[in-house]
Amino acid sequence: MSDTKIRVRFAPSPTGYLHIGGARTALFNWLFAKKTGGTFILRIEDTDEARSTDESVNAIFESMQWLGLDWDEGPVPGASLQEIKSKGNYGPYFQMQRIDIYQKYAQQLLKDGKAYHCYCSSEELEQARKDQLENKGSLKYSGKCKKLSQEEKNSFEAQGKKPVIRFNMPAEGKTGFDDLVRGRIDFENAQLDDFVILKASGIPTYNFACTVDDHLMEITHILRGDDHLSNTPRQIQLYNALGFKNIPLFGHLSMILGPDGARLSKRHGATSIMEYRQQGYLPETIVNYLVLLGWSTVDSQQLFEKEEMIQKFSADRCSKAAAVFDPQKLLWMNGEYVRKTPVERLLELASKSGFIDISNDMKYNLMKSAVSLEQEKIKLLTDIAYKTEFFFKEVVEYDPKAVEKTLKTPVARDILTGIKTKFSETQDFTKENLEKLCRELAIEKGIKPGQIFHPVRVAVSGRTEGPCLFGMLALLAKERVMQRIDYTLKNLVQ
RNA sequence: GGUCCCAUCGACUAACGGUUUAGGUCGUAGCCCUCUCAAGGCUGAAAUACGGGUUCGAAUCCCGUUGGGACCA
Repeated sequence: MSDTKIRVRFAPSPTGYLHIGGARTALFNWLFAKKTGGTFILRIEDTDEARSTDESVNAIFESMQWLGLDWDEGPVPGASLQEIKSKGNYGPYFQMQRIDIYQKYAQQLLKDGKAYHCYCSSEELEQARKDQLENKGSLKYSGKCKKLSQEEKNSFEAQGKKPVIRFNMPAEGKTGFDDLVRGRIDFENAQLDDFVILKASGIPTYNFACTVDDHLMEITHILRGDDHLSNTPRQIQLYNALGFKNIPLFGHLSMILGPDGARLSKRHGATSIMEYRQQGYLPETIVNYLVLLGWSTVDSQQLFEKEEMIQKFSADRCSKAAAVFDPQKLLWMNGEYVRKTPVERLLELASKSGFIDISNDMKYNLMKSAVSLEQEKIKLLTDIAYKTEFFFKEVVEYDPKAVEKTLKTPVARDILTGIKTKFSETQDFTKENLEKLCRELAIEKGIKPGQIFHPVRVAVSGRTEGPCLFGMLALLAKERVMQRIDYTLKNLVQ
């Protein structure tokens, strides 16, 4: 294997947004490619005509780009989808652009006696399934149409029936493979039925299109969710029947579940990647959290730089058990990333998502300073607007509870008057000097510094919680601070 | 119903037969730091699903049971 270049793919169906599970699969493939110097391919499996939408294709592009999961081969977004699909070199990555290829291979199987036409109606199949259920058998196709004579076929055709093409599964023996994460897995061929490879419409089914494409795209490793585990022997059988050599190595990743142990779904809250962006998560957080869902290092390292993640990743350290998605840990991790991300980038991301307005230099500079003061308290980018609001507003909104607690006291007037005097007498509005002045006043009044700090904080910000008081005063600057203290003395204290 | 997969604190996981009084992280409880809120530091509670084997020794290997999941749909 070492002399062959590694090629992996992520092959989503565009039947909805890119969700947590899909993103995790994409990430693991991406990591595997990066780590091995291989190629990461994006392929759009849009053969479910009824449910596939262009909107979903765009959502997949957008989500993967946001996460930084760049692909080496595949459709190139940017142009309109129409354009992407019609271009010869990009079209190959949409399965609906490749229908003739699948049909050709289906014909080959037909010719080799490895597939056959089936004229059974869905009603007949439904009935057969019911009977099997009653007889406690497995639900598999009877193989009835395998033995159809040419006259019978002609008669069906004469009735206007369109056949599907079924794969002729060997009845004997086993199909097995060495799973990259689970080890040896074997299936009895007798348990695998003659599944449909080409629908009456001429459109291939998932297993068939996937197998043909993986072969033609020279995929070497397939990392996918373990919901595909039972598809794998079918695909291996197809490889053999089609005469495809170099069957890829398969690795089946465990599922991601919601807190109640059921497969992660809409009712557990946000499942789409873009929702997390809207909620104010950083892409680095999502990537880091996702890699921990089903993979770990020997020392259970939690936080990874991207390069480090690539370097340490390995498929054989993927876990076999399903993982429950934990929003609390995700939130914690976002706080970690917010704290270590440069403020400039925080502002850029928040602004792009429309969480903040930094449309001119003045706003930008003030926001930058404000976010620096608040950075360690920010968990989500969506927190920024509220946390920095009072720096921007002309008129402060005073929290009634805060006013009640710290301003409606017998001493508040005296303290704020004292502070007003001290502040008005100085031109040195640095945080060091401001702190010195506050502490001086405390000594003069014979009270604890905290008794000064709290009313001043509420007077200038309207809140009891917030950043370091002196950094806040310095940033607000003398004029605003004096203004707000005046307002407070006039309207809020006893 | 059949087949396949899985099973360590509430959650993510480590320990790939002996270094284990089962480690780390989130969450949670308490304490410390502190102008508030955070952040940080320290300490605690908290798990090998169950039953049989194999072995001097089992979370780890085997079998069964139970439970969960996936696929057939």
